[in-house]
Amino acid sequence: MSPSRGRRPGRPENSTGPDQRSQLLDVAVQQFSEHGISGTPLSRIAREARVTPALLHYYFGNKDQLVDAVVRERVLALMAPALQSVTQPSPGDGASHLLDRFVATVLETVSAAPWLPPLWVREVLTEGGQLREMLIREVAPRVTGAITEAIERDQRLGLLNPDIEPRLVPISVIGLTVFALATHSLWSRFPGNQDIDTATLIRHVRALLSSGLSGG
Amino acid sequence: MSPSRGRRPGRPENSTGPDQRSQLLDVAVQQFSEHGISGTPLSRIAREARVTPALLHYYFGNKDQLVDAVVRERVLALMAPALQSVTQPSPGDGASHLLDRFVATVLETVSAAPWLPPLWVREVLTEGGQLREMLIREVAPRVTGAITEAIERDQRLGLLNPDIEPRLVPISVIGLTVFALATHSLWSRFPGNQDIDTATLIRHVRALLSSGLSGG
DNA sequence: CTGGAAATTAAATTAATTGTTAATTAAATT
DNA sequence: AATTTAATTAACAATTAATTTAATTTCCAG
Repeated sequence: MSPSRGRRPGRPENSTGPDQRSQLLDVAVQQFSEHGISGTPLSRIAREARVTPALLHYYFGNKDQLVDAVVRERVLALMAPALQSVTQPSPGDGASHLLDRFVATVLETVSAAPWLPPLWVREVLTEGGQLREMLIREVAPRVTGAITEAIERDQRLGLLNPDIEPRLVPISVIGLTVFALATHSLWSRFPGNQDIDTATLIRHVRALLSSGLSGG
Repeated sequence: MSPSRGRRPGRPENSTGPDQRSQLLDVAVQQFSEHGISGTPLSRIAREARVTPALLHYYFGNKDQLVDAVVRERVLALMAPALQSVTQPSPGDGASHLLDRFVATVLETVSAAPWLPPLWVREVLTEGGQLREMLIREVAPRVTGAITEAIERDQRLGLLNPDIEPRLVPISVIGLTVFALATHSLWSRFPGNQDIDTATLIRHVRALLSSGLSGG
């Protein structure tokens, strides 16, 4: 429908701000995170960006290509550091250091971009999610491989709890981090929970992972 | 479209099986789990049940009332035991026993009804989920209250890791259990992961919660 | 046996949405 | 002045979904 009140057709006067295309990506990623990809009509993205749906076609061609652009230029770009944190060989340190680094990187990355976890949960982790195949291909193998192997190695050396299933560790870590942040908007509304911040979450997850509830 | 091949209008001959209404609820809950509530048209439920959409209106009135029936007669009914496992006062045992019981009950309940975790993730845990408010009202307060308090108590007694944030424990437990099972269809497809069963998952989660990776 | 109630389908209706395109307008650039 | 770029307006076309109505068949009570 009508974009920013009173805007008439025609090229606008030069603005100095960030370019339109990039702003549209920002709005799109936000909307995809809040309502899911298939739950976000172009018209809503357009409305939020104070623009018309036709402009989205002007910049991206069609919805699929918009999703593509969002994935490449926003999602994958953001996840690169977390990926590196496990794939870069860290000479000499064992599984627990590896995980510590991974957890910290993930939680920091994701705190800075609160739209990422909900998007992940909806579009990667739930059946029929539109980013599933893509991210399984590009992300999962490397991350799970590196973590699982490190755990197995330390377990053989008798350094780790033998009841831990190495192949479940990546899932557990995602559950404790991405999932926790994805549902932040839910549990932070419970009485007395408003003040839980990222630092607390990092400390909590690290403590739980390294020595569990009983503490070490 | 057309229900079971060649079925013509009219009341069918008496069948001895479970009643139609109940079967429709089963199909609905399954579909809601796979595709989400708003992603499931009545026509798909009808097709899967080899019936016409009109019959769903006959039994439930409209889609909202169908959702209501699913929640009351399937979802809440199933979760009752897990609720009891934390709310029933267990004389004398501390937080770790409480959690052990909760984890076991949740994992058992949910293994028997694999449709529950995906439904939860989609409709409770993600923003805009249709079961959010309902289940927040009915479930969350009691569960989180009981767990958080038990942890705080034991922490004051010096029995538990002080870096653990009591208010985050319920989230972490959900992340390690419900979430892990919700994504089962995802990670069980990775090479070498086919054989991870519920027993392994229970052992893993308990080990992680009680003493972390480093083991006790 | 008969007539009404129950269970079911077929078919139409209504209502909205949504991605997409075409035509048009106005500023910027050369 | 001519052309390209950035935007809007307006409408199409597909289709999708929930709901309603009428017809059909079987069951069951009297």
